[in-house]
Amino acid sequence: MNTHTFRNWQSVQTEVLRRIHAREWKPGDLIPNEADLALEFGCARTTVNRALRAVAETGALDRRRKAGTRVATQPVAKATLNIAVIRTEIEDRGQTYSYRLITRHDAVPPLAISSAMETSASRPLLHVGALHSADGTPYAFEDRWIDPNVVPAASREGFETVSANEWLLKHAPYTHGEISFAATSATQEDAVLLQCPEASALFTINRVTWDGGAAVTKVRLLFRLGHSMRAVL
Amino acid sequence: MNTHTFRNWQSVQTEVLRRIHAREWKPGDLIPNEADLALEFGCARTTVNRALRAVAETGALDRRRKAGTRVATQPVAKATLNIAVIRTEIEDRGQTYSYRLITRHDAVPPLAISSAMETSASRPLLHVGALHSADGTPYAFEDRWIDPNVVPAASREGFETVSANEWLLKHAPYTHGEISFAATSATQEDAVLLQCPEASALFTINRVTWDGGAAVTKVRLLFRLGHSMRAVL
DNA sequence: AGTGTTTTTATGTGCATACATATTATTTTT
DNA sequence: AAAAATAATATGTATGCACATAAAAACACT
Repeated sequence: MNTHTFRNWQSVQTEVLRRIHAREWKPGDLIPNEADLALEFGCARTTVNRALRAVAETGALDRRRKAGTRVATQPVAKATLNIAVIRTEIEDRGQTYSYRLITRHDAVPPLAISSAMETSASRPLLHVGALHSADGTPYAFEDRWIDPNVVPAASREGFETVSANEWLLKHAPYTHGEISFAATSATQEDAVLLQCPEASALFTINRVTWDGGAAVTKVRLLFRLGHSMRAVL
Repeated sequence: MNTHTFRNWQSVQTEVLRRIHAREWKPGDLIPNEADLALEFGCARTTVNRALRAVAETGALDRRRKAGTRVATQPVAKATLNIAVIRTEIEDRGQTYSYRLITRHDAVPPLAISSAMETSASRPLLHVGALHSADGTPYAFEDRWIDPNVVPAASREGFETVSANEWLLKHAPYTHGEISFAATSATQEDAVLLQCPEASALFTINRVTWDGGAAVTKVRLLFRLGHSMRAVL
């Protein structure tokens, strides 16, 4: 019998994870309710609740009102990716960051862009292309469309010294967004910019950010050959 | 003056996000302390704490004891990826899942594998190769190494009908792991298996999972051309 | 049997209070 | 002036209690 009491929610969490891990509570099992666990652990129900909520957030437990708490059968691994500004991403690795604006002009976007941003197909948007380098080597190419109606200040910004990647974070707040990761083949143009062989496999991020109902910007980031994103589980 | 009171932590969270978004609290600003906010919002400090903790988890606020809470200067976007079992990933999209074991044998792994798994360079591990398909079309190739010392049951499992991807989740718990995403070029072998042109850009996941101090398994997943992972911000 | 209503129950949350803890600011001591 | 001890303060968390809410289970009624 366990005479030890669990005073804080972290220790309760540890014990819960241990039981799941040790298969004392098997996948699919209904675990005791909060009140019972509180009694067993010698702490308040609030404390058990805090611990179970934390474990549920990691995906190891499924909780539903009245139905109770059960061990997840398909423990979906959740990886949290931190997507930083490219400059800090490079600088944090101790490399020297440099930036070069390639193109900046107003243009009617391709249909794929205007439909993703839900803008009129005929209205021009601000198009910015720029290269981010680490220690002088091309690191990522940024291909971005900005809606000047949503971010009027962007029309007055040249993006010659500060990247849109960074400028927007400071000047254009967003409420939500979507991001997707894929592998794409380098076009001839991409290859020249990133100084890599044509048809190289490039890690690609596509992101659209929204401010309420209007799209702020859509960006496609092409990373140099060999780039990878890491996360812990 | 705001006469409205905020009864629950979600509404407090919404208001806090609104203020950050509306630049009433600018990046870097120190925001009022919990007690003052509780007074202003007409709720308990506990409620404000819950809301601020939630916002801090998204990265929009930085909190430190005694130092107070301030608006993050570099709001690092955090995207949470749900990495499910491949079978459910396919079935959730309404497609038919099929699985085919390609190879399964014990072998001394390449140095890259044994060093990543921190196993002896000369000790054989279980090597499994398998193909996951959606509606009969190749979807992902799984190239996996399993340490039989850590998962003895794996040696007795044929992986002919159930993938290691799925079997391990059920039979081999892990405490933590690392995952990385990259783009790789399809080798001739990859191209044959995934029925794609050679040198295609393939989305790749590398994952190592640990049970305490010992590596359970290391897997490389090659996804078919065009595959992408999505997340919301 | 089928349908709608009520009860029951486990989780979800709010609150007042108390104390813990990290960190800064201040004071005292060397 | 530098170092060490001390106080002050904002967040972090534990607790008992109350009530809210979702959903299952039981029940009533047709």
